[in-house]
Amino acid sequence: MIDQTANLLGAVALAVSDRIHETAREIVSHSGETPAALVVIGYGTGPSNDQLRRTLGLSHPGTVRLVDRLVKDGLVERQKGQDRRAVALHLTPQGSALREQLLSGRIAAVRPFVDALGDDEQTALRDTLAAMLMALNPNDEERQSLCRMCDNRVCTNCPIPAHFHEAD
Amino acid sequence: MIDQTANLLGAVALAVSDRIHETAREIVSHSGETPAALVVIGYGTGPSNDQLRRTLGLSHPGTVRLVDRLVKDGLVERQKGQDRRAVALHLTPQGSALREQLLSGRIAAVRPFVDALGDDEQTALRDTLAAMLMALNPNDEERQSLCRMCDNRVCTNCPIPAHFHEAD
DNA sequence: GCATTTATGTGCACTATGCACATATTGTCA
DNA sequence: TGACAATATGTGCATAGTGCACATAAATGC
Repeated sequence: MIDQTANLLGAVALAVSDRIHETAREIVSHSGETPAALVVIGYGTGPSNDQLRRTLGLSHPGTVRLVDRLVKDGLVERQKGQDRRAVALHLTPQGSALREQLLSGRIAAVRPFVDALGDDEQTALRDTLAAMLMALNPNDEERQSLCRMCDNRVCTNCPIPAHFHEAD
Repeated sequence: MIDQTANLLGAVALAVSDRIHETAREIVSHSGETPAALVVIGYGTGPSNDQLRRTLGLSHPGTVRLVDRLVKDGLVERQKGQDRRAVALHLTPQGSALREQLLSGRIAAVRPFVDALGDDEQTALRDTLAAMLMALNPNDEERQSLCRMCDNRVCTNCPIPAHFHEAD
């Protein structure tokens, strides 16, 4: 029974991912982790190359080249970080605008799946999804990777425990 | 409320997809649509290059090269189709063995998500996932694309309406 | 102060893929 | 029946995204 449910979850995850990627592809002219990079940088914390690398799960050179592309497209600026070696990545206004489109497009791509359900079923699904995410019990790095495409305009009360609040 | 649920569904889909890809990557030494190709060819219908192309959503040359790789690795054989131009793709024993590993790995990658839930919640989730898939109401081509990673050893009663049965 | 660690950037290569084109087989229709 | 369109595959070339090995600059720790 678990495996049957797991198979269906895999199928739905594939379908949802496909649609999110298609949508992202129509908005930014790059594929791979580039859309996620725009979302992550757009959180506004001015991440370094290395932080971005960890969140996206790429190699260091891959991340540098990814940022090169975004800078070349006028979407990202390399600003000075706290260190004189570190870089702080920030979106340009155009990058910000594109990020908005990305997030809207992503939600629009997923919405039909949820829309097919009745109200009660939607509520139950939301709670179930939250339970699954909580069960992952990610550390900060895993959490940021998990949320690397999340819409912070929508996700006002993320169910995933935020370890980094404990550090405050 | 819909959007909040959609966001969570997007996050879970990303997490599940990530884990499936990681697992597949450890089993076959190729990425992209290669694992899906093994699963699809392994259904045993002897698909042509063109049918495979449609299911995987690749270009024609991309599919030819993908099959080249699989043939070179000894996982797939190009046999004669009904036409003298068409090719019928079949797995070799090694390809079949690898496909089994792929499917097992995929289920194992997804299982923890389902395992985190109680029995009733699992049942409800299964029905909800089935409802979402049914609502997609795909045609045959879309359906095969949707199920291109599905485990036919587990998915005994696929909820998606099979249009091609009507043609029988 | 000098070795180690951290952070970034570069040269080179490779994988997966697409476009334009070529070829072979099949179907169609006058 | 013969020409022309449609179908199916394969190839040359190019590109995007990424990783490995290496180089460099800045900070950190005895």
